[in-house]
Amino acid sequence: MNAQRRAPRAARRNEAARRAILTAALALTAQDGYARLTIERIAVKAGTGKQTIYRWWPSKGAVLLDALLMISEGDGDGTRPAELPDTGDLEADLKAVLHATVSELNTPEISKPMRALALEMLGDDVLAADYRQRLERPVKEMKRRRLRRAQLAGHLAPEVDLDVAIEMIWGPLRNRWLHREGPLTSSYVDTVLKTALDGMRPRP
Amino acid sequence: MNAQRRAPRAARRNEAARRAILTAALALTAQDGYARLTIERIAVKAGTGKQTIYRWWPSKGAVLLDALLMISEGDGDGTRPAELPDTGDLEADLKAVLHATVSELNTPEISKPMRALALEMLGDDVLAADYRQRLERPVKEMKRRRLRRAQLAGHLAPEVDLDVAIEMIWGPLRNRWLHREGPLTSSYVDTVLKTALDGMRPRP
Amino acid sequence: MNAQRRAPRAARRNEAARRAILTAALALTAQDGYARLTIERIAVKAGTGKQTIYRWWPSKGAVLLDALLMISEGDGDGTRPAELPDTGDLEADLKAVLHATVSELNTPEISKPMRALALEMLGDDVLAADYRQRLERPVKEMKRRRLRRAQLAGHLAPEVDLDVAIEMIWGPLRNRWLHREGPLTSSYVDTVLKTALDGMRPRP
Amino acid sequence: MNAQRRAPRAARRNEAARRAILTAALALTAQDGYARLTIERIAVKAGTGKQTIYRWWPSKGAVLLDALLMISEGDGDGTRPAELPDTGDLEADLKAVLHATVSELNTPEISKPMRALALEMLGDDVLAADYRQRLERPVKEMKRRRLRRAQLAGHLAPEVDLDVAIEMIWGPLRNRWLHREGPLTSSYVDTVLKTALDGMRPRP
DNA sequence: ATTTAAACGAGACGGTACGTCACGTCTTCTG
DNA sequence: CAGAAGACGTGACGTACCGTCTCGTTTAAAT
Repeated sequence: MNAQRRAPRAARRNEAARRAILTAALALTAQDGYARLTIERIAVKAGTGKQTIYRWWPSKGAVLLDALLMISEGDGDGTRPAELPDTGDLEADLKAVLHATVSELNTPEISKPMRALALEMLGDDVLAADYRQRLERPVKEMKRRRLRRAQLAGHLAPEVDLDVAIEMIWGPLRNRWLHREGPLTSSYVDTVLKTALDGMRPRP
Repeated sequence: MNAQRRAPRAARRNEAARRAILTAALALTAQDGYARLTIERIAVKAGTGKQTIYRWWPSKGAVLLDALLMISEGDGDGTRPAELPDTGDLEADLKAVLHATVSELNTPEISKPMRALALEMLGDDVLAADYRQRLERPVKEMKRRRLRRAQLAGHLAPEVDLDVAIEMIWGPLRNRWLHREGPLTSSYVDTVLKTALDGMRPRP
Repeated sequence: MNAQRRAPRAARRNEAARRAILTAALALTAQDGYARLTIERIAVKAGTGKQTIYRWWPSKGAVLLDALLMISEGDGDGTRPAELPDTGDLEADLKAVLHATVSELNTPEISKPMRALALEMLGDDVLAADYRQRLERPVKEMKRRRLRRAQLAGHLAPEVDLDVAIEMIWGPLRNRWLHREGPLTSSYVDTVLKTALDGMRPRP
Repeated sequence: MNAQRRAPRAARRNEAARRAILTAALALTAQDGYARLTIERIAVKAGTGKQTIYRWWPSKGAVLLDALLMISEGDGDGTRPAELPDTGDLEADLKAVLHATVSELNTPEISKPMRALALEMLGDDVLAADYRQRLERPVKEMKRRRLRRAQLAGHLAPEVDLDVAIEMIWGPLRNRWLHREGPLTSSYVDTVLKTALDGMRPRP
């Protein structure tokens, strides 16, 4: 199948070196900040040659993307959660999800490389597309499915555009985090969530 | 203010060199992209020495910030518009403002250096603070004043947090632009605006 | 001799690969010059793995040495001529030999790899010793035998040091060639030969 | 004058850095051998940036050439000896000169970088031409003048080609040194000199 | 109307990192 | 099981810019 077609080159890949590189990239970003992250430093820290990095990744940003994927796949049992919670109470469910995200974004080991990746994507369309494909899209579809169910259950007005709804609910949090426009607190996301949902409830 | 602190030294400052540098920075960013913008290239293009740039600006980003200020001050008669339109129809007024912004963000000569500046600010807090002080704050207060008037006129629910409202109305546009998540169209901002305002109208 | 030392391993040696490597080395040296000759390019051109080269030769220079031996053994019937001509006329005989050498040195396919080998030997004593053993020594002894016979026949003064004589006759040609100090012509070697022999004839 | 026309660029040159680079190149060549001489090592040892070397020299070989010129100009009072000795006894004079050269070539600090330069010249025609212009030519003309005077004084046959004579006298020494074909001793050059001169004396 | 001190253009300098090349070794798969 | 294929750690390459530092040379102020 198609995995086999790709195999000839990737088969030879040294998995230990791959993990060492991703781990080193995360550690250096967390330690010294992204500005001081260098291919050479990653290589030294990982105990590999620079060429091994250039062979498999087109840029620092691509390394970070893989590193973050490694983290998220390492969570739990190796599979990604497939659905947002659905207890029937939309606001409570989203609150729980948002609080978890707030907590994650307040964790420097995750937040720092994520911001670095976001920064890099702003200037690298290929990387951004890759990110959307591999990390953002599945998450977004999960969100869309949850909102669709709410819509069918009559908790959201039928005319609401779900993509806009997602932007309204999650966008402010991302902005605050990315642009450091204020502290990331549970009460902030609660306010945003309430305001957003209020605008999308079915009209009587 | 900033200008006053360094006024004694600035007395000798060569205004022609200053403009040449800002113009060169904009031109190079528009031409080759921000990634290829360097102090040396700005200096060569502007026909100045590197030291003249280092003397007056702490970083590339600061040059861009001044360059964008130069553009925005060059508009009209040299003074910034102090207020958003207020015809009494909030949605119509905001629609007009948002359409103007969409048009501006679809102009590469403005959009490219602006995105570059946004990128630079993500990694440079001093620059970000300076930006907020000099460009963002006055604009945000303008928005806040307009929404406050709408609230007093009973077009917005009194309990709405105006900062959250601003985020709801302008945030999605900024996100779409900054992260290139989709085309910037009038209809998109119209949809966002309608959804946002629906959630903030006074309850009967 | 050398072959006997490594015979045990050589039993398995792939002769086709050996010839492909030597031929590739010569071709690449003639084409692109010695400076651009690398083990990797030889391997690619020869269609072998790099390891096959490293297994059998200690250096690029050693490959070239074998390649030149392959050429010289390929001449005629596979055996090397054992003696310089001896018609009784020393000057005429040497002239013939020197003219043949001049012609060979004006042939780029031979001259370029030979110069490369000479260059490599300057910085590699082991290679130089190997070269002297396998290529230079037999040739030099041939020359010495011819001059010895001339001495016995009374065409050279008995007190002449034959090694010095060889240096006087063949040295200038080698220098001119190796250091590109001038064109390699028959008349040049004729002049050198005449001057040298004049100094070595028996005194009356 | 013309020195001033060239001056604009060279005037700014940092003489201390130049000397540090040449000294470092000599020291490293003497210590570790030419094979381990690297632009990066020269820069580190000299305490300069690599670019300072690349700015002023096109290659390692060119650095060595300047380094050797620095040595030879450093001898005595800063001027190069203009003539070989001429006591009227050609053989004695040349013997003295050759013995001095033998002594020099047995000094590793001089001999090692000189051999390295010779090696480099074999593969770099521009460098070789520069070498001939700046080091070899003046020396060769000195030799030619001495032999010419000997010819006029009747110590050399009038029909002798002086360039060939130079090659006969000095060539064997250079060869032995360059190709390490034997020990460099006074008696060797004496033998060569005697043989060569014997062939060039006026015929009765 | 001179002086004089700064800002200026030019660009050399010590550095850091880049992305590439080739080295010589090691590993995997294939004929 | 030798050999092709090529990944790997290593180290040097030559280049691009960094930010600092002289150099003369304007140039505008305070004499």
